[in-house]
Amino acid sequence: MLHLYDTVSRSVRELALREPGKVSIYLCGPTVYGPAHLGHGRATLSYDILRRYLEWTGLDVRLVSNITDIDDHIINRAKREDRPWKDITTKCEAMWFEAMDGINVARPTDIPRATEYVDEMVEMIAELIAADKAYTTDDGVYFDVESVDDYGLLALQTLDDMRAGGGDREVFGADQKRHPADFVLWKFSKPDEPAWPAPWGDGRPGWHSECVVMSLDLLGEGFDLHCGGQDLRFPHHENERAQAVALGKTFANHWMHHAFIVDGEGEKMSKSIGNVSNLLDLIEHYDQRAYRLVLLQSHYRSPIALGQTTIDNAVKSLAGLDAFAARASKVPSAEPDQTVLDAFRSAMNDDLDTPKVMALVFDTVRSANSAIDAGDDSAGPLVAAVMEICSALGLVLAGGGDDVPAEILAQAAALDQARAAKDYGTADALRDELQSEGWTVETTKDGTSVRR
RNA sequence: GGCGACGUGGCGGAGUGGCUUACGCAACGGCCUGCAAAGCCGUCUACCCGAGUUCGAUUCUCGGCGUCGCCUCCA
Repeated sequence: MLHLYDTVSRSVRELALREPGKVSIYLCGPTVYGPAHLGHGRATLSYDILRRYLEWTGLDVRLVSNITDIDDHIINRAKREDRPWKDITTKCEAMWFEAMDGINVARPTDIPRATEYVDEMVEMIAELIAADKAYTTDDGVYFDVESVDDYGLLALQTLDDMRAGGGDREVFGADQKRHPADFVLWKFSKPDEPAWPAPWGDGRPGWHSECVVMSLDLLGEGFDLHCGGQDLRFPHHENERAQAVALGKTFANHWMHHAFIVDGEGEKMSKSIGNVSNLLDLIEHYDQRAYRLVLLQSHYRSPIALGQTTIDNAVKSLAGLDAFAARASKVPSAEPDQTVLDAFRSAMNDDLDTPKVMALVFDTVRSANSAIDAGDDSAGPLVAAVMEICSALGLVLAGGGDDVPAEILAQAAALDQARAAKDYGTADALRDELQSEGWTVETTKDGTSVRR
């Protein structure tokens, strides 16, 4: 079974399942007010890899990931551009999923939107007020963090330490808050802002309330895993949990946080190809699998530098894997090598050790290539194991093959005829022609193969 | 100032108290090839600095230097 680092216990521990055979996961999704950036890519790819792996092991995965479609960022942009906020959210959401499709991230099983849950949030806030865990000020309703004993669990810091360490930071709305860390559950709206009715005044829900309400509604108490970026650990996740705890509910059983993308020092990807912090740009300019491969070759808890050379290297590496897939497609199919699959499983179960998995994949590719060269029967199971692992990780290898147009195949055949006739001038000319049209040409003793 | 994490070869990035010093990309040599490509074999560079613990540290401890994240709405 999968062992994962748990932020709260600060250790790698088994991901205990509430229900055998089923995994319930909540992932904080995007606020749709702009294009998806590289950081979003890391988040979604990391959990896509997790999700696919869990499914590969035979588990039934329920992955809930929300869309925050009401938020200050959205309102501000709507004001700035003088257009309806819904126009922004619908367009950005469409772009978001376009980007997700582009990097082969499977859709979550549930995609709740904040605006669909306002009634439930109002109900929850009412309960918090009734329980004296929340209070009203001039500008909204606030949560009383001191009403939760273990507040700071995810911050890995006590409330006192946080306050002591706060330095000279400015505290928003400090004058009416009971504690600087108290956070807003409901914001009263200004006249021209979107508003929903509530007993304590029309307004909109605070960011931290939506994820608790949606996760508990869709997954129920004590769901298995809550994930997100390390920046969400505090205050967002802390505050989600605090609300659940204040209402006497059991929240997530396990917390997973991934590390960030850092700028490759002096790499200046932006100078070379424009704003590559935009995920759609990356997909447009490069093989979309490259980002997934980069992430697979490092650990999800390590910050990684994503620069021009990093992506270039991954693209080249992918070319090698594709070449292998092309060779492999001619190998008679076989059952995957169990030793390799066992090694895959054990690496993944050890806190998603994907770097080890990729080392295993490349090692297996080499063994398989050697076996193919030698005409050895052991090639089949090795090839099958590589394909199985890559597919389990969402890494699609281009085996080439059936989509080559007839005239291209005819050229390849002509090339072979020229070679057979030792007319190398013609052969080379034909090869150059094919290559200039973007085909990868491999001339072997068994004949010429062509692929994209 | 508080908390957390990190500094590995040309680059990315794993890992380990001593063992054949992952893996990918790049470079170099060889095999294969008509020549290439692909593939295979081999080679070259490393563990931020100082002290300590130890028979022995890149790996543990302490200090220093440097980098990053969080400390009220950013994956």
